[in-house]
Amino acid sequence: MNEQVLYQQALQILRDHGYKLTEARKQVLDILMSHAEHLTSSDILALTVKSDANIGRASVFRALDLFTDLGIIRPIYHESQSPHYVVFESNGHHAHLVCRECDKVVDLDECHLGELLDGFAAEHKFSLSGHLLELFGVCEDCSLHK
Amino acid sequence: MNEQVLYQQALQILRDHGYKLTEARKQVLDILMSHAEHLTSSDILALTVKSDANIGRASVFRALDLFTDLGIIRPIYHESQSPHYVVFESNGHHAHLVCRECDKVVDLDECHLGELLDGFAAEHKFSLSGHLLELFGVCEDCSLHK
DNA sequence: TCTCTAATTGATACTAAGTATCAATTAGAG
DNA sequence: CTCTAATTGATACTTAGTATCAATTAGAGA
Repeated sequence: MNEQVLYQQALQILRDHGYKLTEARKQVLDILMSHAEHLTSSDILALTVKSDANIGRASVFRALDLFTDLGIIRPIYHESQSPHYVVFESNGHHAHLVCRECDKVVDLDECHLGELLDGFAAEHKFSLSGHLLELFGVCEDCSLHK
Repeated sequence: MNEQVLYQQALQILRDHGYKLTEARKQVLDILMSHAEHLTSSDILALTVKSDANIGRASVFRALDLFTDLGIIRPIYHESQSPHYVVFESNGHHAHLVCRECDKVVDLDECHLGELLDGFAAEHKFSLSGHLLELFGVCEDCSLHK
């Protein structure tokens, strides 16, 4: 999914919920969406320091919290205790593979689980808006080295 | 899955990896597996204080880190920034529904995704050992109140 | 059963992520 | 352009998480 489209969609979600499109929020969003790897709060903070408009540390945390609440991103555990943030696709989905050995993460473009998961949610009378799927295993590189 | 079976399996995983079955580790495991809700580190710490053998705070964190490394549990971020720990089923799987409105979590007994996920992993040459599936949406109660 | 030792612990000190506060700033509606 | 509720950044504070180290202990082996 094109990151610019995702960025615009996220801005729209903010507008739709009555939030202002502040420089801080736009910058944090931009950073989140222009990096393939899943960043931590401190990663993001370090990257804001390098930009024109210096964003306060508290604002980074506030933006991340807001985007999490709105379902734009999701904090996940990965290697360290500080959460890494994954960006949901436009359909609210995100899926990736995590190697238990080397901690490599491979995002999946498409997991084709939509209809199946709708069914599960319906059984419990949930109206589904998204999902996060983490697959754990051993990657090829690590399998070869054992 | 019977919690006693899971507990014994977890102990076996520890033995298999050469770890000692200390009181601290056993107690943290027991607490994790005897609670339906997903506990945070501070929840667990509070519960250890109530038991006969008082476990040090550092030991709780160490046990949680070890169990996470070994794939017995998985930290998830939910409501607060402090992770909640979910216990994997014996097949390495865990699935639950999260309501975006009230934050209620409903664990799913079985998601029937085994073979499908094996296929995804194989495409990327991962040998799959488990998965975590989070479904986000709005629960029945919250739907009715809107 | 006992010995022994590497593993592990608990308490303490420390770090840093995360949060609260508040005067200053600003996005954007009108 | 005005205005104001929203938001900010800086600062202070909290607390989860981590490092350190002497003391303790799980369990292998005799």
